[in-house]
Amino acid sequence: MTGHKRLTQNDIAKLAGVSQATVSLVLNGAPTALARIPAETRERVQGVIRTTGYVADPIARRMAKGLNRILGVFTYEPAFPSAQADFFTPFLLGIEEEAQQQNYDLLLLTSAGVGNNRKIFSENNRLRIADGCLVLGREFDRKELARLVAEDYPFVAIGRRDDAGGPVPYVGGDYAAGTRQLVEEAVLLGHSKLAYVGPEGTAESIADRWRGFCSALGEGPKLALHVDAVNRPAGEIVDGIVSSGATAAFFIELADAVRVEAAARERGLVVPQDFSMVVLGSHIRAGRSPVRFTSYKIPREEMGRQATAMLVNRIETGSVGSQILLTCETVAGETLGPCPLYPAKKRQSTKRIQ
Amino acid sequence: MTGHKRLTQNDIAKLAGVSQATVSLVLNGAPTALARIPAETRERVQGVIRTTGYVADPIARRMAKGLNRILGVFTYEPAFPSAQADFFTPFLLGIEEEAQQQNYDLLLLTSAGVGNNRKIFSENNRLRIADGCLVLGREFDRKELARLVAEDYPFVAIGRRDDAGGPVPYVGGDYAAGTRQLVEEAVLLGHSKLAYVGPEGTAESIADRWRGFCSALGEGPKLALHVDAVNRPAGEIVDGIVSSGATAAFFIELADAVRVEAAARERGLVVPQDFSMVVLGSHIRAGRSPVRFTSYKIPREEMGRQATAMLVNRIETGSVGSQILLTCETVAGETLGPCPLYPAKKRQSTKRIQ
DNA sequence: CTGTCGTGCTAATACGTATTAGCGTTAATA
DNA sequence: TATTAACGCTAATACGTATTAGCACGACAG
Repeated sequence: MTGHKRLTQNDIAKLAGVSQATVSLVLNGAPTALARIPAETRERVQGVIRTTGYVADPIARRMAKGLNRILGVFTYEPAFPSAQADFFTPFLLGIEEEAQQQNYDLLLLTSAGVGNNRKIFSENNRLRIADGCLVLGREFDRKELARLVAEDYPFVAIGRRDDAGGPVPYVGGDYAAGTRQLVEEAVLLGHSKLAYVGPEGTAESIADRWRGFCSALGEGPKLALHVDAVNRPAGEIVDGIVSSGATAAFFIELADAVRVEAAARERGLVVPQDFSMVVLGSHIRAGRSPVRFTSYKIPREEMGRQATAMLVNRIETGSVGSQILLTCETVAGETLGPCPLYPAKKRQSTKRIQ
Repeated sequence: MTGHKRLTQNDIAKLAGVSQATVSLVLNGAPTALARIPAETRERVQGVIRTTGYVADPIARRMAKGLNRILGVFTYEPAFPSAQADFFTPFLLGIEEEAQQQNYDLLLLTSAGVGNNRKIFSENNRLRIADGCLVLGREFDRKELARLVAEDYPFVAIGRRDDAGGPVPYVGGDYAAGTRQLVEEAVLLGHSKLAYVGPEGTAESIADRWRGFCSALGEGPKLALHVDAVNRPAGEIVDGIVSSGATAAFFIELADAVRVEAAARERGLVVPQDFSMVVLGSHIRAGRSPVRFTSYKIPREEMGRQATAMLVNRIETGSVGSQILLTCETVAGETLGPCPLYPAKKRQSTKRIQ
């Protein structure tokens, strides 16, 4: 019982001495229809609207038109808790920017689900309140995705997604190419025995990095070590790298890289003089670590912007959406250096001098 | 032309061999009404619902019921651009958390306005799509606020607000008390000549700090210097503090404090040995500065949470809302020390030794 | 004078759900 | 057997807007 009585077109109509239909036409009639309403009447109606401050109820509007200029944003994890915030915020920045430009509002689908177990298709599916939906999160529920595809619901995923009973429209980062690029740079610097530190996850983002890594391996360099850093003490990983003979280590998680670098330093090892480190992706919190890791930049804002644009396009033109991968540019950093064994002599001497 | 044909209660009804009304009743009929539908029928209907995956259209629902479990979030500035992100994110975290708990979704009103000139009451006022609205931003449009109050629209402001043709429901931080507390601590440490560095703005948040500052002045300590730091070179401010004889400077903006501290160090001055510095409020980016300033903590998340709870309460019970100020606890920091003149001798010697 | 066309508007309906009043049938009661 | 009560459901309507079809009226042509 909110108590505030809404003004309706009927009220306006009575005040202006016309019918509800006329009010509606004055507000958003097609030019052809508007032409049939004389300026005098139009002005009278608009005068009443102005003085009363009437605005159409978007809900009723949506009922009638089917669209309401609202974009849903579904995240599989809460968007703002600080742990996630740094992950989601850049996306949201891009999304908000583009949405504002296109004059859409954003509906954050937060209540859909219980605790960590969020569902798009929950009991009270609010998805339909929006004209379409952006879906983001590290890992998607394949079934839900498949259902969205099957229903032909207008949505766009942020981040590459495998087909789910049909192609999934997305805007993602080209992690495979980014990763490959970094591996190639390492190879150019003489590295031939590499380490890969990261989980085996089924998520596309993880798989893409691994794929990019492998594709760069080709005939030349070899994978000397492959560890899943989860629950592995950093020291152990350092030992693994050293004993495997790997001279460059690639990390999925910045956090692991930070731990490993610290452990290496504790053992008197210097990066990149003793071995190189590369982080596969940009991480906001990077600023917190004193070390500027070599990595690539994930264009999160741009992903948000383009995904939003694609979604709006889907909604307004009925297009089916497409698959877009944005390139992730290399961030030089200071943890990727020449292979300490290959053109080694000079290096080692300078190292001693320093 | 999105093309995907929605399932409606009518479809379900036909499939289950009942009427649309029955479907609706099965879904959300009052217990008394439900009692009149035999279990067999109910199960048949729910079976169809399950196999088809039908979910009610929230828009139509809202049409019929008047409420849609959506909370609007209106920000006077875009919420995510990095400059603002650190300001808004904590609020949004609290809001999202509470909204999720109460099973409401959030509608970010981003499109309401052009560029920086956002308006709640724009041409296509989307506000009404939500059951109620949270309003946040550093500075509010008084007229719009007054209109919200006058219309009895269910909203809650985040941050204290002056009356606007009636009391404004809000959850704010008690900046006045927080500021007063810090001034008193400074006085206990012997400071008697204070500097106040910050704008004179009309915004409540600014005014409250100034009020708290003044209230602590009372008979004892005196305001030796009052500068608006905007467009003032930091060095000039340092000079002002020194020449005014002030021994403790209070800053509205962290950014100013950072600049001033740097300028002071350049001149060979040490904080807090030579003069103390206090920042009136917590600032996320504080982590970026190497100096841990003495200040107080603004409980932004809690403000978001409580404001959301109050709003939900307003919506669901029709209550009128209230005014809540949350205490801002002091953050010790390392920039507030004893007055260098009062118990001075010892201090100065230690300073020379270092 | 009849027919056609243009003008200025309105009636009617659709959108999908919630909800109330009430209908037809059967079972229980007097 | 007649009356009532309970049961199991449905018809009808409201919500506020957009939109189409078309009415009534006057002007103008033939």
